[in-house]
Amino acid sequence: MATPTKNILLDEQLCFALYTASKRFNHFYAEALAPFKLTYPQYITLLALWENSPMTVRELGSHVNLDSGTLTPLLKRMQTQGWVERKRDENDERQVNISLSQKAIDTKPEIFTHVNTCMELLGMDEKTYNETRDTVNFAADRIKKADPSTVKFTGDEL
Amino acid sequence: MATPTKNILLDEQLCFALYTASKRFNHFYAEALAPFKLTYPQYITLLALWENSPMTVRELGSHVNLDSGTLTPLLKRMQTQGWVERKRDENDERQVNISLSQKAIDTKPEIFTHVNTCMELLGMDEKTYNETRDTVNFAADRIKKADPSTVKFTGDEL
DNA sequence: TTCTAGTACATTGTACGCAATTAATTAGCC
DNA sequence: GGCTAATTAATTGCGTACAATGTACTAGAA
Repeated sequence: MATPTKNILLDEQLCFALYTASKRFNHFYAEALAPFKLTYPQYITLLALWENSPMTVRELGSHVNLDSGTLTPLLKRMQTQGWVERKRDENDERQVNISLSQKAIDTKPEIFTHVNTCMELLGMDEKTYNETRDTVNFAADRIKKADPSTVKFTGDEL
Repeated sequence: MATPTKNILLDEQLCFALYTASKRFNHFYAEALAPFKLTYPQYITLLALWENSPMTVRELGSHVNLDSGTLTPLLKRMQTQGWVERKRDENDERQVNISLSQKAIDTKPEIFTHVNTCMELLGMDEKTYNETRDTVNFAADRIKKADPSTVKFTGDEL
């Protein structure tokens, strides 16, 4: 007993590194996407749809890892801005099909070109970029498998 | 001209990897911190304060990378829950000093022990963990330096 | 001292993110 | 067919994030 508890320092935490990096990327894309009036979550939604449209809200959500509580209002805003169309499925009225608008199809090359140009500012060569992404994905995979609720906490672990 | 625009696939993006990993860590900590009724941003706020208390809102914000718009309501909630105390500086009334409550000081060992136990679920050895963090921090540093608003966009880059 | 910047925090408005609940619809089972 | 369970979105409520604005206060210049 009385084993000294390992100290936890903010700057040494992987979670904080990811939290910070994610927020900075968010800010980076906010600026890069400003000419198109798109937010980062809206952009990844478009990325998913450019790969596969139409999709139901559920399918879309499984690609971008967002649930309907986030997607429904997000998609309604994107519909207002003219990026997507929402149509309730005629055969199964529980489902809503999300499809790209003509504007989204037409603007894709412009957005890709501009984003690619902005990405060059990072000054990361392709190898470093890919290795970083793979490293992060590896960690994300480990986190996904862990379930802290299985760790019993009695309130007197000390 | 007519150079084919490089394709952008969701699953190949570093930003999406970071975005996903960050959200999963958020969820991981939400479960790990549930016994203490702390959210992840509240936890990193405590981490910062455990290293250095008291701090002004500004100092705290520079450590956790959050501005007053986020911190003020967050700290008020933490005050309500009894984790911190907020006191306006007597010499300079523009400043608000945030200090740890006795509860926060007393509970620190319990939280550290429990969080450390949960972290073991990740199954990452220390070397991998540290290398991953350093890789992410390297990327975060690159992102910080990049400013997409400097990239001119005329609307006809094609 | 009075005027003027500058600083620090609070507030407002917009947009996520997600757990929990609700509503509508479909599908399975007798 | 009629009842029940499961599925799919939408809604609600709470907590971040952050830009932009407002307000109180401080400090430096004239």
